[in-house]
Amino acid sequence: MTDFLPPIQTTARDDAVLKALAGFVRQEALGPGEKLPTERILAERLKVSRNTVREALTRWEGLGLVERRQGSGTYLKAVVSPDMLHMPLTLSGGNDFAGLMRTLEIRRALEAEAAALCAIRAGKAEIAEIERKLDIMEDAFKTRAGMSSEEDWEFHQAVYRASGNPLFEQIISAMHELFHRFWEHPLGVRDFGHASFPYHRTIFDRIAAHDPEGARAEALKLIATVEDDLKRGAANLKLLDRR
Amino acid sequence: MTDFLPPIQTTARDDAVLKALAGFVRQEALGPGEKLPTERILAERLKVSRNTVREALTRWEGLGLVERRQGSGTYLKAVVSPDMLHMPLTLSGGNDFAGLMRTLEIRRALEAEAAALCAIRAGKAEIAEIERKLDIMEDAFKTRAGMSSEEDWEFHQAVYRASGNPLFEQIISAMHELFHRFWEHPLGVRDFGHASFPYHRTIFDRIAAHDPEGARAEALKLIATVEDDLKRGAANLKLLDRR
DNA sequence: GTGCAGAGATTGGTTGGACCATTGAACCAC
DNA sequence: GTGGTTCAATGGTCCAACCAATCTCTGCAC
Repeated sequence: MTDFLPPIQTTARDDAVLKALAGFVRQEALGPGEKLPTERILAERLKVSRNTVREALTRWEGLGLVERRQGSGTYLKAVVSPDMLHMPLTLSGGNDFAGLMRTLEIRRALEAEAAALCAIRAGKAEIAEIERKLDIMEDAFKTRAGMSSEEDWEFHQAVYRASGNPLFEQIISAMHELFHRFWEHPLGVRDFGHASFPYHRTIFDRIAAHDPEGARAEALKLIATVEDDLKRGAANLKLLDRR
Repeated sequence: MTDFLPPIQTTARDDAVLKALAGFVRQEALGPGEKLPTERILAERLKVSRNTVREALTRWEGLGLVERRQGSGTYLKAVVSPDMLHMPLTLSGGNDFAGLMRTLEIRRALEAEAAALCAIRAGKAEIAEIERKLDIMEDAFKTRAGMSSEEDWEFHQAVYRASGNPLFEQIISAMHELFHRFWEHPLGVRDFGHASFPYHRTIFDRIAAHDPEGARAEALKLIATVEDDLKRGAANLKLLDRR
């Protein structure tokens, strides 16, 4: 019943182009930031129309693998390999308060798990790297009176990387991007993120001590402060709406 | 420093087309399975080239929002709204054992959180629906001697839906799809999933009792059995490789 | 009337060629 | 050096045509 024959693919020019391109990138060992051949050259080499090449590249662009700059060229944005799997997610209505809270629920689950895994798996090098980011962040926090969102984010990314599972970084990064696209200065809360500051070091301490459940608990506390900030911000907005 | 000027957007034909199309879908109240206007008609109405329309539709196709059938037409595959946000994830090398384990780590985090939230938020109607799916699954399990993966999945989906956060279903569904695309009969383990069977009811019991931490604990046990099956399957594969 | 084969229309897929808009580098005047 | 100019390269858009799969409708055989 379920073992139906997959439909034969009589035409799949786009996919063939992408497959060839992925192979090319692999062979040439191209990394992020490097330039791909021009559309015209690709079309000529692959013996397909430039239009077909463009549709294929449009797919990759939509997946965030590639960036096209008119007048300049097409550049890799991420590592690509022939055995990639794609998982496009679309969330409708994410740009309101409820949507933000929903992304935070996901982040809470993943952040806690990543911290726990990190405490289990991080080696000396990874722990040193995390501590470095933490120091930078704390410096920035003191110097710039609390404005350290960039350094804050780098700390978290270091944790995700040390979890040994790149999916954590990918998923949370995507949400982080959404978060910031619509809420540059989140909800008018000036000291947004202040409350979460101390938990960065407590998380690090638990990771360094290889204490997964401790790390998980501290991560949950951190997310709780962010949720709190968000709710306060939402309250602010409601006040503004009433004026 | 951080408040740099964002680059102005001088041209964005594709996006404009997609925006217009999203508006059209909304106005016409089109749902999944329904047919969109022809590419030629869209090109004419929007006063753009058919080529531009195609690039825009290629984007949507890559995002899984739309399906194009040659000779037939273009059909909606999911609900689209003008305020969608896209989050394409790409995992390289996901079709091996390590890749599967990585997706399971994500699923463990999300499954536990979803079960906990479900225990908090599920109303009577949601609980009844989950129990219905559970009964169906248990019936199928007994009748077909353990083959109940489809009904199993529906049970989990009901839990995700009752969590009040559609992101859980979206993310886990995407992973579930990857899981099954490459492992129709996972790793040759015949009774794959048998061990997880009893935990479905224990999860339901904790949800029905509005016991979030209990539900979380049972969900974790369930995922643990799946990981176990996977490891056993990997061991099988290694034996096969050695022959 | 029923059922089916086949012609024709419809629709997405592909091609080739043309032109526009932006970019970046080479060049030049000051 | 600085600042403009020119010019070739490159992605973005457009057009017109044809191919390939699909759908629809007609008309014939029964």
